Amino acid sequence: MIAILLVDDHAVVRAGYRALLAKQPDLQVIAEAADAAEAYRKYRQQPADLVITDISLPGSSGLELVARLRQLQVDARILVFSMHQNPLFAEQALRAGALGYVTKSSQPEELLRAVREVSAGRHALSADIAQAMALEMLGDGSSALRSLTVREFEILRLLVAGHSVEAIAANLHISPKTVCNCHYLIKRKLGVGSDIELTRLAIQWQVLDLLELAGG
Amino acid sequence: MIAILLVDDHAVVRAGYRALLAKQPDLQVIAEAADAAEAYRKYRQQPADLVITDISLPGSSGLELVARLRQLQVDARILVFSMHQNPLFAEQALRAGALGYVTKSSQPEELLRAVREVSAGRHALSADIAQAMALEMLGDGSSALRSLTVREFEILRLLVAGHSVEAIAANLHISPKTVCNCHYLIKRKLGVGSDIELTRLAIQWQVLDLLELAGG
DNA sequence: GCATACGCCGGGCAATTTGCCCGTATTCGC
DNA sequence: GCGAATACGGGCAAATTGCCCGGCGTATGC
Repeated sequence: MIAILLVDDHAVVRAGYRALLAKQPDLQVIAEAADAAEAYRKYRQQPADLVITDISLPGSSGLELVARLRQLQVDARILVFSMHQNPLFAEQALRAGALGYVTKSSQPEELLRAVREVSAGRHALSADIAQAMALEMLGDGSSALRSLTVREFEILRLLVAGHSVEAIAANLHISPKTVCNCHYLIKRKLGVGSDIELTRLAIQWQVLDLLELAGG
Repeated sequence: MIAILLVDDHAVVRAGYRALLAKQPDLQVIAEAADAAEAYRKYRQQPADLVITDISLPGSSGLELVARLRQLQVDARILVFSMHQNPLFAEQALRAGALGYVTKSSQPEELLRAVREVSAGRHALSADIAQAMALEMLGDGSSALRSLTVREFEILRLLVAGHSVEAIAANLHISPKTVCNCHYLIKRKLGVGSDIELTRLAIQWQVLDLLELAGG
């Protein structure tokens, strides 16, 4: 019998999990929480074998919850169940110590499979995420970013921050032409054809900054 | 007795609705659908009094579903139940003909209240969305975005999605020059000087999410 | 029914920017 | 000292942009 702690801020979604898991004889939802703090409390009251958590929670994120639980040397296996198909999220979750990552687009069977895999101590990724991560590994992805020199990275940052070529040149005390050339080299190294793609790539790679941007 | 058609692509979430709605004596879920096409079919088989739908569906979006149902002079009231707190989504949904918009962060009671309000033919917004829309009205926030015409918005979406001017022209069957002009007008209306700022603005306003759903 | 406005479409043209080449200067490891 | 890598920037043709224009079709208002 696998004891499960459910963490998700949407009550309706929790109801969905419960309805799904309740049908399985070997699974039992022993507690629920709507945020990370409540999750800690519930876990201390009654440790679970498996914690299923969303990433986006009010207050501190699900990733922090994962890291905290791991840090506390907790025995529970952790499965992240998120709506984000972005492989970077999955990577972050796994690095933080989760064993599995399943998107909400997955079929219920896929979730159940992941639940059992993870409680057995094995990794589990939903098919879409596994594929996305694999492709990311292939595509020169973040390695391309690493191919940028320090200067190029600096200029990329300033560009994406919205500064004009002239402003950057003035700021760095170099010729606008140099900035322009650098801009061109960056785009070539990263394999993008337009500033728009460049911006999206840069934002995507700096997930933290992305949240800052998106937040306000 | 209110007959309800549930539309959401996440089986687990549907299970949640069902569990919640089943407890109410005056509500009855008579059918479910995982995408817009299935929703049409189910509706034709058995018309419902109320359609509850998510916005992000595979294939054509929930917004299109709403618009289509309205266009068909269907009697059903429509309630959109989405995870997006972005007031622009709510605005689009209401413009498309939905009577209510409730976020998934809402308490179940709030959803139930909205269900009853909407089936009575009245509008219903969850508190967070109503507040967000009100604030948006005040701050000039995305009012600039609203000043874009439909065509401009479409082109903005395609641009930010990473398509080239030529590709967009081919896609829309118009001259590259028109796309270029439109691009220029968009930047002027939004008050940005570069594609980079444009992209960041669009991402911040979740333009992509907004119509990623709608189209492509 | 008419006038006005507005959105869509695209031509035109100058000015700017880009794409891509090149050479030089400086640093760093060996 | 030497090779390699990097920072810097000139040059030039080609492409793009910025900004104007007018022609249509269709709402909107009187």
